[in-house]
Amino acid sequence: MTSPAVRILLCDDHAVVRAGLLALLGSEPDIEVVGEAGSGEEAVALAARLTPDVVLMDLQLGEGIDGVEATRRIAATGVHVLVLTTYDTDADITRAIEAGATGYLLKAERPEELFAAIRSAAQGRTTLSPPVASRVMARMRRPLPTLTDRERDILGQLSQGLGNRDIARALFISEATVKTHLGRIYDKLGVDTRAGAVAVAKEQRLLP
Amino acid sequence: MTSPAVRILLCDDHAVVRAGLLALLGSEPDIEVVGEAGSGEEAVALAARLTPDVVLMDLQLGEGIDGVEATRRIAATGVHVLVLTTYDTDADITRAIEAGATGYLLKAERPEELFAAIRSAAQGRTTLSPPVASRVMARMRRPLPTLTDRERDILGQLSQGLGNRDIARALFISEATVKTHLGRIYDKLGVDTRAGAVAVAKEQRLLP
DNA sequence: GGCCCCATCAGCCGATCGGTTGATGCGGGG
DNA sequence: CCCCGCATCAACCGATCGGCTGATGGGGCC
Repeated sequence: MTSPAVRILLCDDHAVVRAGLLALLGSEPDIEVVGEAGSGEEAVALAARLTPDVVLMDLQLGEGIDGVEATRRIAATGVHVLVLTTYDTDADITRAIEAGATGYLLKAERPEELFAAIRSAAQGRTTLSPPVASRVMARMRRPLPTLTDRERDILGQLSQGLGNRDIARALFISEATVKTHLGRIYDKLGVDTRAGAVAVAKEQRLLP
Repeated sequence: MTSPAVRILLCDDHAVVRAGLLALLGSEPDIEVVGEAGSGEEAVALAARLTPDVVLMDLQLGEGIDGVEATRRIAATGVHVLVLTTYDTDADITRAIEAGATGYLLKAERPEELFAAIRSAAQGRTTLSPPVASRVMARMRRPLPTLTDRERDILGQLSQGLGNRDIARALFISEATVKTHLGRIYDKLGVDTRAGAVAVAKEQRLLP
């Protein structure tokens, strides 16, 4: 006997991308798209109602909750979420994985890889795009500095262009504390100026 | 008699997006996709060979020349280029228009808008997505500060986290000159610190 | 209870930055 | 030819930053 088709729910805010996935997946007999969502909220609701085998989730969703939050909620219900997104920064990958994603694919991936990843995800097996896998391995080998929550707060204020005094006031701490945090942030990001820190923060998408 | 179908060339580095456009445009009898390109170089070559009525061009193309450069080369041959991209920052819009784009659409746009824009572009008429049109109008009303080439150089170095002395050395000018440029950059970007300048630069995609 | 991470704060000092004023030279447009 | 935008440079000064050493206290974890 043949196993039933893998049931898929799409979530992407771009109609063009949804149409593309629909078209590509339509050519695969063992994959069936059972629903489409254009927002995170919609995806969470549809996932609960349709209980698909796999949700294909974009991380950037425009309005409303983002892909990470949607992934968290859907994964919590036991449904497999396969992230399909454009960026492969450490921060995005880390957030998606800790939110419970089953796999992480890049949109630049060849369609065949996508099909394979979907079949894997349906069985709970993990698939990572090669560049993503590389980053994960690198991270394991040399545990890249992870910013603490407080450090992210500081970095956020810094990215507004604020001086130490203003950051201190905004976060209700002393200037000395701000300087201490900044020093550690520089260390972790491998820079030695505030401008450099902001550059890395934006580049690596460390801030929302 | 009915006019012949509008002949389209797609250019996007993501197979998923190309498939999506192919699927969406396939439902329109008066629109025919005559070619697909996954890189800027490919698009330029195919445009020359196929002479389509409209090229649908993404601005972010990964490897090789970017969408702006591809647009410039294709538009120079008299072929209409309709930019279809994700971002609507002033810098991207400006660059695309000055490269000769006939229109500027966002991927988040509804498919019907896309069809209409393609038909317009085929006749050389301009179509802009509403958010894009708004920005263009706003820019006309209050001519947003445009950075000079040199100021962009300085900003680029600043975004590497360099100090004034290093910037001066890198660009073979004096520290005093760097400071002068920085002052003007702050004014134009509406900030008063280097960190703020870098933040705006990254946010607005002012740098490559 | 000890250990470690995190967050908090202090004081010091040299280096850097940001603002200001003013000046020169070059090129294009009217 | 004159004006203006652009790039270049100088000198000055107060404010800020970055690096340093060192200290305190709260939570987990074993």
